[in-house]
Amino acid sequence: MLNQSSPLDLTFQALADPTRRALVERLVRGPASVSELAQPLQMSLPAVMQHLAVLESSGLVRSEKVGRVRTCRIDAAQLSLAEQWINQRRMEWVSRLDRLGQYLETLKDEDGEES
Amino acid sequence: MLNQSSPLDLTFQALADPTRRALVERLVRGPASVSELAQPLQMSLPAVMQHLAVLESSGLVRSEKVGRVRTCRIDAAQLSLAEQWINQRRMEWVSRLDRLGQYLETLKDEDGEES
DNA sequence: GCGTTACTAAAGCATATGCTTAACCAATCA
DNA sequence: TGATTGGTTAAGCATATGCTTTAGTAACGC
Repeated sequence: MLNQSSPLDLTFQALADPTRRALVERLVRGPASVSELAQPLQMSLPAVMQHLAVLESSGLVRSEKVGRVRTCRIDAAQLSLAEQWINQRRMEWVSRLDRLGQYLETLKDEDGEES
Repeated sequence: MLNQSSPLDLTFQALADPTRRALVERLVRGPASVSELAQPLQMSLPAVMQHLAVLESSGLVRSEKVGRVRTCRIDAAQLSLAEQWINQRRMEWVSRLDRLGQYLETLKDEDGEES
């Protein structure tokens, strides 16, 4: 719990909250200001800002302020990072099942030869 | 924070911890007992069990006890669920960029006609 | 300038999380 | 049967998280 979190920690943590996923779902359809993002959500503006801070520190969202409005947009590269980690695990799992299946086939063949 | 978390909440939350991702990385290579899983980790057995409980409540891991040994294995379907959520968002983002690109093309064409 | 808009900063609070240690139980094994 | 192995339960503790309210500040719009 010593705050030395990896990018992957921060990204999955960011995605673990429904409000933050809703923010991401909104932002993939295009950039938006803080108050635009807050408008459909049932919570105070500071709460939304704190969620945005989490998203930003994970790298999923970037933002810049022009005048008094801060415009937020997603960074798809970070989304891919999380997706890739999961995909690689699933691939390993599938390839293990394949090897297991092949092994079982050889057992069956040997069995056939024996009978 | 009222504990009414969706499967997606629980899955991303489970993946947000490096110890739990290490457990998943181990389990995609095949089933293992609790103490096998704990052995390479630098923490007490109860701590590992608590991580396994989080993984299990998210659906990423299932386990069954035979005699006195509990065998854990991953459930790849739950991995896919998380992957799909991210993938869908990335797809939306890409398709928006495509539409934006096409729009900019039409602007360029109109500009060409005007000159 | 003066009010409004858009955001920010700070504090406080309830609950959640990630560990620990100590004690315990139930299946093996000698 | 008595010791060991493999796992479990419970309690306690420090820190993190997800809000809130209150009180700002800075940029418009008139």
